[in-house]
Amino acid sequence: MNVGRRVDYAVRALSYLAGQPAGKVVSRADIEKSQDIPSFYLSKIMKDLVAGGLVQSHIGSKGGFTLARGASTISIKDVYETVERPLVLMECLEQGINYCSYCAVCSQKSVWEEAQLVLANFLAGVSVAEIADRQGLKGRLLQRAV
Amino acid sequence: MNVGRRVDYAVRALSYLAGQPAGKVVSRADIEKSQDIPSFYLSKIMKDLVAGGLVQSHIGSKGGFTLARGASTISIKDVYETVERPLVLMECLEQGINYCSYCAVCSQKSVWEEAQLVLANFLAGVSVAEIADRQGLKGRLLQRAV
DNA sequence: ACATTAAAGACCTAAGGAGTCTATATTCAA
DNA sequence: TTGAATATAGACTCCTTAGGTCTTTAATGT
Repeated sequence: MNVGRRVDYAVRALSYLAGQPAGKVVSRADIEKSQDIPSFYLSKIMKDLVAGGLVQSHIGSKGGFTLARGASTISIKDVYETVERPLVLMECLEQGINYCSYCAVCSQKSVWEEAQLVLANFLAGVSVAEIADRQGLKGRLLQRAV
Repeated sequence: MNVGRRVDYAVRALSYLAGQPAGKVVSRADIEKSQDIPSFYLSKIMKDLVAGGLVQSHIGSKGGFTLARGASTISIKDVYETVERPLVLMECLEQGINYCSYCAVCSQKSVWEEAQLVLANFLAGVSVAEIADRQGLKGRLLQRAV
């Protein structure tokens, strides 16, 4: 029942991109340094973000990444579902009878269904733009140290 | 980000107990059969529920379990936290700087904090009594088959 | 032509979920 | 008093996943 580092890293990366001047292409190495994300791991996450249509990639020298959509149109729910999987609180809600044969007569199923809805609605209402950040975590940390 | 079978089984067991006549002691074997829960696994879950003060155990012949509190005072959040662990959406919310050194300057932390609150509040508002069930899953399934 | 970049995917390790089994201690009831 | 029925406790296995690392390949700007 908890959100792992993949999502954390993805949000960091996206919010960093969102904080850049329009059209600025940012390399993976840049993101990785400013947000302190394990480099090869970030590489896999960016791949997912590209595949999910949240980020646009630019191969080759001077290549890197830009947001594929406006930061205010990318919700945290989008991010979660892009790098992880559909937001599902209990497997039976997704797999139905394949997960639990008592699905049809289960009296707690609706509870999780509603809880899931409540959570999903909340996360759908928060956008990357609201977390956007020009400096990155490391930058903020340095500035604070001054 | 999903709730596992431990919680499912615990809710089933508790709601079955809640559906019994007052004072009725129910054996593990009984719960296990009516709710179709792997027996040895249920044994571990009941231990947690007893340790957590949700259930009272009665050792010895004709022993078994009863609810330790009124079913309407046991929330799904209680159940979750009893058999699993504190309801925490992201580790940093619990472990702080031990989990992520950028905790102090993190711009997404508050998002997860609020999301967690929303979810916890919802689950705290649903009680076992509302799911209570005299027949158990298997019973309902049989009745439906008629 | 070359340095720089993303893309793709193999690989590893540790931890946790789910489930099973075997003691041991307690208690009712015949 | 004995024995069957019960919970308690904890070891054990198996499998999946999270998190992280590395290597190779393909594309592209200078």
